[in-house]
Amino acid sequence: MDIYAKATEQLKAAVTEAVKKAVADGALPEAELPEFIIEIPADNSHGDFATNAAMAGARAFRMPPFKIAQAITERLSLEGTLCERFETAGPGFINFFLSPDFYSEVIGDILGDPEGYGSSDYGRGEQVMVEFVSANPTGPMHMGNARGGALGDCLAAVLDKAGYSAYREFYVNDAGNQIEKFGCSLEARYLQIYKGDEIVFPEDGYQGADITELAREYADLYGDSLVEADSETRKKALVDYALPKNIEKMQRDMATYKITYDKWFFESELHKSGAVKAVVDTLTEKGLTYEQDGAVWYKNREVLTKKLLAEGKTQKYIDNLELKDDVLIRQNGNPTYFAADIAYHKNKFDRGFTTLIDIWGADHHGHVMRMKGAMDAVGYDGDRLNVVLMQLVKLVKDGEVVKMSKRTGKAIQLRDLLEEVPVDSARFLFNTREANTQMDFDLDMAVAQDNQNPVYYVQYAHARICSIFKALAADGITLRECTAEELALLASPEERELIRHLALYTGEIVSAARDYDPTKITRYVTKLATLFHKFYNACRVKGEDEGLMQARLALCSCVRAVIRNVLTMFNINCPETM
RNA sequence: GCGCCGGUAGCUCAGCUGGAUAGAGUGUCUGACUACGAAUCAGAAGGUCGGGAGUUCGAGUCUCUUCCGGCGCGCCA
Repeated sequence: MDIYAKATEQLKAAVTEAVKKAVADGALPEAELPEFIIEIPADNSHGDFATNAAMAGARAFRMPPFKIAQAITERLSLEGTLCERFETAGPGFINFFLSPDFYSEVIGDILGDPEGYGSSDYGRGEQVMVEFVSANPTGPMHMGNARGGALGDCLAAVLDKAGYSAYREFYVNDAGNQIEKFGCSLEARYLQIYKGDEIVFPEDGYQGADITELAREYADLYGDSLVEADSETRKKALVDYALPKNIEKMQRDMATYKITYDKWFFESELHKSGAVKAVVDTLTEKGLTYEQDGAVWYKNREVLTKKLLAEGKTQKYIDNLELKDDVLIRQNGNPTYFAADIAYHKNKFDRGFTTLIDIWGADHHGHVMRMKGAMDAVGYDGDRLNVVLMQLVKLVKDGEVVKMSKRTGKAIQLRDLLEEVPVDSARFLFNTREANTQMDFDLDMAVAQDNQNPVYYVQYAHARICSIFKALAADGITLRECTAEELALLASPEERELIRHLALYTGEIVSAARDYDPTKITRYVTKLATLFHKFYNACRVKGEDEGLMQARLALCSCVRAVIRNVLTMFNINCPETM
């Protein structure tokens, strides 16, 4: 257990004990013990921990909070805790102050296992699949994919550190309607090369310049052989050429972005193996499909109504949603994306993953409930599917929003972004805003290799520490093991605050894993760098008395270890000089 | 129309299961290198937490209502 959790539990137990004693002594009336919390006050003059026990108990004990606080504190013992004293304050808070043991223990923990620090068994080894990016292979990836990539990859890393077993997967939609459209678009561009404007480009086709380029490439390689072929043959030949090209491009881009997937899963496999058809049959066997207008429909309305009622939603709420059923097999015999997606998510569960995390663009949110319901319908627990919705990224350059549009071809693509912005910078910055808030990605800042850019601020702190070690090594000084007494010399406010923040790391990882929010960790490490820089300006290492110097060196070593720990986890460089 | 996500300092955003005087960064202004890296730090200024009502010891946080922005309600994915 991490030290903060330990300290909190100790205090909770001590307070509970004191309340019980007070009741036994008659200082407090007989009543059910109130729920109370131990928290870290925003203002550290209010102590390192505080409890609201006295105020929370005001109602139950029918006494003023400060009287209750008095009854508690008169019987409170900090024996065996990491705190050394307490006081009552404000409307009835009881504030606690950490003992030096806490501080030396934190340093010992980190130096004892710098790389393992922050890890826990919170996730109990659970197999979690994180599916992210999964961009359509019909065109280049865009800014949204860049954000999804950074979020998904770093979330998976956080999950691993929190004791889960995370698996990264990219779902390649290499089948279905959009591939059909892809083919029609390529066909039109190809024919336009030979026949010019007499060929009308399909209205719903992909208008990007990349399509024209792919058609041109094919023409350059194989000439006009397809002009006289029948349309199906022509489209197939063009798609067979272009699709692998696009997929390779995506794989290259993801590699450049330092994302390594455990698996690239192809939708076409689900069709080939019969899994899509099988899942439709399963739903039919359960009486959840019907035929209408020559298509096979899924009773989404029925399934979701049941699910929502079970969740306590009112019939009126559900009626307002105007739930609709969905087509699984079109009139033309082709399965829909939805049918394939049910098969895909079922397949994930079939493979043994017990929690599924999907990172989707917020424009897919209408799909979330349906998918969860469908998982219930095929026999899994839909609530084991968690969708992280990601809001739009607006690219800002020179203070102006750069509009992105996949179709006009004027969009900033992932590849363009990575040519301009260092990978470290992109991976970090996309993790500075929570997924469900719209984000302005400031290109000028991302490109800046200076203090505008938080990733350099953090890296600078690391490099600075390395410098200290080098400067001391030049004088023949290296870090040795410190005694508890020496570590107790780290008593300035800057040192103490820095150490307390170091101690929060494990809990922060757990919190990020629990909330599927890796952005907590970039904020954590930025704060760590801030506290280090403050310490650096307030305290010297070199030239101090040997004991204090060693203690401060140990602290520096801890900070360096944790920064390195975070950056390594997020696959971001951690340079010793800059 | 219905639903989902947002609305907190000039700008970009934090604020954990309700807690003490609402915080960072950036921008503006003023300071700090003869010292381990000034890519840093210290200080100042900057707020009707979109508006209104309610719940209670206590609301940025919970409930209701309303306004603004983004998105979704396809035999698209």
